[in-house]
Amino acid sequence: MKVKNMFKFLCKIDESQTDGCLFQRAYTPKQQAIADREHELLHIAKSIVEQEGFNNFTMDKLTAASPYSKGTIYNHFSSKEDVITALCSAALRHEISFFRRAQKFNGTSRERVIALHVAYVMSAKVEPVLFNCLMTAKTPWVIGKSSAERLKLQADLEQQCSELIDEVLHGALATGELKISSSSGLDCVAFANWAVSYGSIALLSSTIDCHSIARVRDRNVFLFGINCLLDGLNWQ
Amino acid sequence: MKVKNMFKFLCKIDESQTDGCLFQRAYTPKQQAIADREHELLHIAKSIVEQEGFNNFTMDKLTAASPYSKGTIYNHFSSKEDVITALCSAALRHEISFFRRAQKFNGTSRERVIALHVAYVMSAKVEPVLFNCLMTAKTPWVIGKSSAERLKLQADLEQQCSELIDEVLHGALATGELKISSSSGLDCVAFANWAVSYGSIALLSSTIDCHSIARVRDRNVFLFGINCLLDGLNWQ
DNA sequence: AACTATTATGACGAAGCGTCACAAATGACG
DNA sequence: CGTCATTTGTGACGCTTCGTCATAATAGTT
Repeated sequence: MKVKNMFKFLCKIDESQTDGCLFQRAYTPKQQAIADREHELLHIAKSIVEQEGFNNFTMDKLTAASPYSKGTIYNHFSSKEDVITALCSAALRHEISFFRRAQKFNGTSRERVIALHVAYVMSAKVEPVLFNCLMTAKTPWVIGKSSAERLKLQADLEQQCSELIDEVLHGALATGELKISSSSGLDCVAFANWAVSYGSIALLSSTIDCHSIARVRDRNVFLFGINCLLDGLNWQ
Repeated sequence: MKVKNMFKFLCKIDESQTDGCLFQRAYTPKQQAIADREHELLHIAKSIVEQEGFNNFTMDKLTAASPYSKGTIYNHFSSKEDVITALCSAALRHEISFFRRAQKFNGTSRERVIALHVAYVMSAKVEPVLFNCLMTAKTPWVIGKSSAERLKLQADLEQQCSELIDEVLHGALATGELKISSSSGLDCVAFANWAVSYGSIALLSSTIDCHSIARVRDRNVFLFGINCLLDGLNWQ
């Protein structure tokens, strides 16, 4: 099955790219130390969230778990929410690295777009906490308390992401494997694809055990939805 | 256009059913007063969240805005999160009342399922705060701190919801307007539909202005995704 | 009226966020 | 080296919020 191939294909990323570079941002000569510390702090923050959940992440715990003091930490992050946004950027970098791989998948354009979806769901499975960050970081509350520069960075990463996806769609249009009615543009197609994947991941990863979700767990419901959508788009 | 009809059709609910009954739960003879007070408190809670955002909702503010004291409020809700879960139940009731209407829409089964989707997005638009509740209340943090009985109620409401949707799907199967391949059951179809709607609403209502979302705002991208999915399912 | 059972109150302890006056380190320069 | 200036680190502190509990008020019963 082709999905298995995609899986293997996408998994290589974990070998070639270490977790460490997820947080890096700048390479200033002597202030590299600052970037390193930020990286270190985010690593600790991530592990606290992993172990104790999002609610139980506190700046005091981050302080206690790190060799630095509160003031130093607040030199890096303007607030607790700013840490979340920083983790969010890490999540996006993680996601993008998967997307880059998927984009290079050999096969039809339809296979490539499915690879993108698989990459999306995989990045969410590999780093569930980071994906959760991406979901919660879009609330006005987190955005309002995050520093402007970090939000800018976040927007840039999101831009990269959507350009990456648009490229694949444009490729499909070029080869004629996908045809788009004039009324709904390529952006609608992109959005619909995003929505179905995002919705599936969000619903499946929700902790509540409502009947309609529980009954499709452990089934390949994710790919089913994608394929229906692509069929509906007449994607060859 | 048929969607306009659906809109009108679903809107009638706002006249026949007041906001007031959203929170009601029990009708014990003399302790009706308690139910009334809970209703009153939830109303205040909702308006605080509406005005000041989710982050700024505090029990102290709820106390100050209500004629009761902290202890009394904590007799109703085990924690701040329990209030959120209670709002969540109200949101589900709201949603269900829309679904009930949609289910009765006269037309083909495909129109009826689209009416369900429209009902979903409408309930989210009419009560954005309540819908937001539904999204945030599924985090382990909220669930962990909510009272068991309220979680039970929530599960019951979710059950109602999914039964309602299953009914429409069964109807479509009965008339032959929808055919389902044996491998993927009705539950997968239900989930895929849910995912695309949920994903669309969640992404569109996110406050961040990333490019790929901003470019489809004010367009009917919502129905586009639904229709693609239904086409892919070969729904007549 | 007297007594009990239920319900309401708000002061309080614990814990978290973010700040700021001060301490330490770094580095520039004689 | 020693001295001064600038940058960086520290953690105690003030403020807010959560949730509790001893006490006060109320309702109900005899």
